Amino acid sequence: MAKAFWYIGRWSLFQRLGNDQLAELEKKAKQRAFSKGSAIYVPFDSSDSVCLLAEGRIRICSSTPEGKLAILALIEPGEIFGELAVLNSSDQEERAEAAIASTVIMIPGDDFRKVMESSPELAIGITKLIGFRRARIERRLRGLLFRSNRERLCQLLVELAEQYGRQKEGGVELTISLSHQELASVIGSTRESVTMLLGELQLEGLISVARKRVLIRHLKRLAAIVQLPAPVVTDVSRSEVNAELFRLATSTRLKE
Amino acid sequence: MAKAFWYIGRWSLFQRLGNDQLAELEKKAKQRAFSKGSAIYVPFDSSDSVCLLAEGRIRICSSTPEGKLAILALIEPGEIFGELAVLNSSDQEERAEAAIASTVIMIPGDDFRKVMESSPELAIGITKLIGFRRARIERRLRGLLFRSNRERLCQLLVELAEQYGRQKEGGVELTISLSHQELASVIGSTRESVTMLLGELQLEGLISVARKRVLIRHLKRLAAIVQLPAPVVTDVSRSEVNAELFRLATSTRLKE
DNA sequence: ATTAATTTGTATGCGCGCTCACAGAGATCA
DNA sequence: TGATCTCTGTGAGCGCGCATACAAATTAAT
Repeated sequence: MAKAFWYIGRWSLFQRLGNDQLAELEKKAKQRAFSKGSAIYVPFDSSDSVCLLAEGRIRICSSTPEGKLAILALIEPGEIFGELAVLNSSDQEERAEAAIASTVIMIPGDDFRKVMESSPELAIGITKLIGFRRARIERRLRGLLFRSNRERLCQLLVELAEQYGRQKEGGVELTISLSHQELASVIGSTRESVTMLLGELQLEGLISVARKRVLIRHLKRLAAIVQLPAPVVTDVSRSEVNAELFRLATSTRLKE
Repeated sequence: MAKAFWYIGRWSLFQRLGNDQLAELEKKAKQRAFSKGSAIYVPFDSSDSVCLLAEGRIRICSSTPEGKLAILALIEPGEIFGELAVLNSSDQEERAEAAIASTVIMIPGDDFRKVMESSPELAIGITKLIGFRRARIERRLRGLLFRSNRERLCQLLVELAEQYGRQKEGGVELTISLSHQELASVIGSTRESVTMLLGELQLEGLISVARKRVLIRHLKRLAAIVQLPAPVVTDVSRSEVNAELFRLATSTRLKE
């Protein structure tokens, strides 16, 4: 209930704005295309723009000096990212890169702040967005502190199910395809360990794995391993709903 | 520069309010005393109050089913905590407990939100606070993902120096006393490992340890280990400044 | 269709860090 | 001052997960 509101609220932030304010934002906003692997922003970047993903997929990550990649978040179409830029406190410490070819709408921080000041709804919306993501990060932090690789992987699968899960006959299908390497980068493990663990979980009948595809057969049992409530999953994933709503909203607007 | 602003901003949030609004808040606020070890709030708690620590020390933590304690943050006098309560989205997932005997000023979320609506400064301040803490948590998450126990401990010491460090002749003294067990709970390790690592760091001349006391002899070298800039430390710690300013502010107000 | 690049599977050794167990040292309170 | 409790130091054993190495299976590119 409260959760669902959040997911929609993310992009509908902009919908609640008046037409004049929207026009103001759109005038300032710049749409840019990024090819696979290219960076949207990097650490110690002074370009303080709030970003909205129109198409593609973005990875928020930071790489260790030894060359390991830590994925902090994945952004799907219709989602906002780089929102900490509105607090001009930022040296952005992280890096955003296009996981696949993507187009991004970028709004300079100054302009965004200006509109925010005249629109309490937007201000509150941003606050909630930041707070929501903070709660999510805290959950991940807790999950990392004292958990084994296996538990971390289970927790990740449950979280992915919540966001990308689609109910099918055989179980919950993840509408996102991630390589073992990417999974490892999210939970701070290695590719080989993930391969092994996925194999084990499959043997135990908890999941089925195909190439870059995961089908969760017993979401409840998986969630129980990490003492989490099993998320509610419908026959269409949150991520898909969000993206579709976003496309509808923007296409009608762009026609005008 | 931007950092310093943040630290003050935390408590001075309330100072920027008009007298009538402050009076409104104070009428609704309730001051409560907590004995050592008692809980201010617990997971799945519906008591959505924003809390301000007047005296003592609070631990934000969550305990694993195996009984291990994970410390997510430490709160000092003059600091706000439980601020996610203002986004009534919350099931609070964490637990706040008094590390020592403490007194807390609690403001019901509804009242807080009401004042926030009529005070953009407060709203912006809270947003920045939440954002600032989110940035801090993200840094910790990065630090946990691919780092050894030793590196995690070094990172923690650097962070503690930033907040609790006081410049002395021999080095930077931490104005907070934490047991090895507590340090371990922050970095997700064990008491024994921390004991060993502190001993090693001492042998290497990086720090000096006494009972519950740490003196950092070479902050820059310590920071270099975890590729962090060495924080600026004066002869009085941020935490002390904050607490003192807070006491001044409240004492004058309470006299009226 | 062939080549190149990416993804996945598997096995071996080894080291970090956890568990368990115990002892001394320092606090705290009667 | 003695008793109890908390904090710190140290060692032995061991298992998880990493590093490394190699090969097969898919996909992408030309």
